[in-house]
Amino acid sequence: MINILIADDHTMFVDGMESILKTEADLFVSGRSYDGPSVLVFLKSHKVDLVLLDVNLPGMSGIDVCKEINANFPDVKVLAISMFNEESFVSEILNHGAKGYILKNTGREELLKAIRTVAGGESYFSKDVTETIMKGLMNQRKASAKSAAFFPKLSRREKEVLKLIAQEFTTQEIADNLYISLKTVESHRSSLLSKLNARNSVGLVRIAMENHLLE
Amino acid sequence: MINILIADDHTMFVDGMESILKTEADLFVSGRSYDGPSVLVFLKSHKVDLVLLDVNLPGMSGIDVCKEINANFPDVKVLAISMFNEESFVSEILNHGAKGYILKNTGREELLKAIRTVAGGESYFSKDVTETIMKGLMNQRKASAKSAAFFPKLSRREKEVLKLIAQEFTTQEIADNLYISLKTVESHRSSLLSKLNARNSVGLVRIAMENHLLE
DNA sequence: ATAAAACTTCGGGTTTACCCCGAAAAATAA
DNA sequence: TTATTTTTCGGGGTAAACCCGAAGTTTTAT
Repeated sequence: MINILIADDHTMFVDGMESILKTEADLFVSGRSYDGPSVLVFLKSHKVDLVLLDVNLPGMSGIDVCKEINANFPDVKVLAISMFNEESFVSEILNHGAKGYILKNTGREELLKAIRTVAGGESYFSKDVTETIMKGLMNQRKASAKSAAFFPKLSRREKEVLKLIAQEFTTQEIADNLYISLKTVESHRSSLLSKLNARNSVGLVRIAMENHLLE
Repeated sequence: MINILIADDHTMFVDGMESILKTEADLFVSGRSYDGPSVLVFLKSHKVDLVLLDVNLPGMSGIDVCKEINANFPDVKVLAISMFNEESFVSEILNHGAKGYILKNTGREELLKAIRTVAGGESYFSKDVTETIMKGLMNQRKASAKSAAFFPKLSRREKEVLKLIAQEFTTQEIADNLYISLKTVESHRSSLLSKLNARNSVGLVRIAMENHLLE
């Protein structure tokens, strides 16, 4: 018997999925959650084998929920479900402990197969998702072979200044924020322009975003 | 007996909805479509009272499908279903003949009520949707500023200028490239700053990248 | 058809970013 | 310890970005 918690804010969707699972003898829907925090609350007091987790939950993102589940309930498997076959979504939630990822346009049979596979300890990805991951890996290698080797390392201060530039602060505002002189900030920006081979702040931010240097 | 056609590309969702409707004696699911054109094909050869139409269909948008249904099969009622409570979606599809609009986070009972109401010739909107419409009607002016803050539509010239800004070109270089005055480019940038609610070009590029507005 | 809104096009004037120069104390690496 | 990088700051200047306003055109709505 596999105890399942469905975490999705779309009631109609949850209703439908539950009526699919109800016909299976080895599957039992032990609860439903409509937001992130209540998932964690539910897990504290119920025995759950697998969480069907919507990636796009209100209040708390599915990624954060997944992270929390893995930290506090390592035995609970997570099967991520999403509307979107987005590379960023897929790779991010997989890096936070999800064992499978399927799309909402997945058919009944594949859904059941995915649930049983993940509950059994293995991973499951639908065909489309696999393709997306492959593309992501290819691009990653291409990007790392291309830029990571040539990417200069930035000092602590430079990173601080860069982040503030990306947040649209003026030089004076950055100076005030870091308690340093306007001229010092300009010096850091100048170093950044040189290191990142950019012509202006726009280039700095573009390069920073392309290399996930912010956040 | 109400004959229903479900038009949604999310198989799992359709499966679920069908199993909900199957339990009702007066409702009969006479078909399912996974894209816009097949809806129209199906209607030619089957008697359908109501179409449960996903607004976001692949290939042909739900709005266009709705328009075609009303033109060719005026007796067929349309109940629009969507993930998003977006004012633009709601008002647009209602202006093209849909008799009701509900969200995918609607519960089982409300779904059944909506189907029977629309099939009976009346209109039905879920509570959230009604609020959205009211807000839209109340602030007709602020509606543009509101949706503009979320996802503003940029003019052809503005997009051109934005792309060149993101490529680190100076205003003069952009002017030369587009064969317009430096002052005109600055005017476009100013419009962009206002529309995207940014303080400077760095913000423009950050927002553009976050929304995949470039390339 | 006519009014309203948006788009494209500019100019004048102010603020900010960027550049080149130089330099010294502090932290880090060799 | 010595050498290198980092962090700090200034003076002075140019080019670019940004703000305020405005007119003609096009598009949209009534």
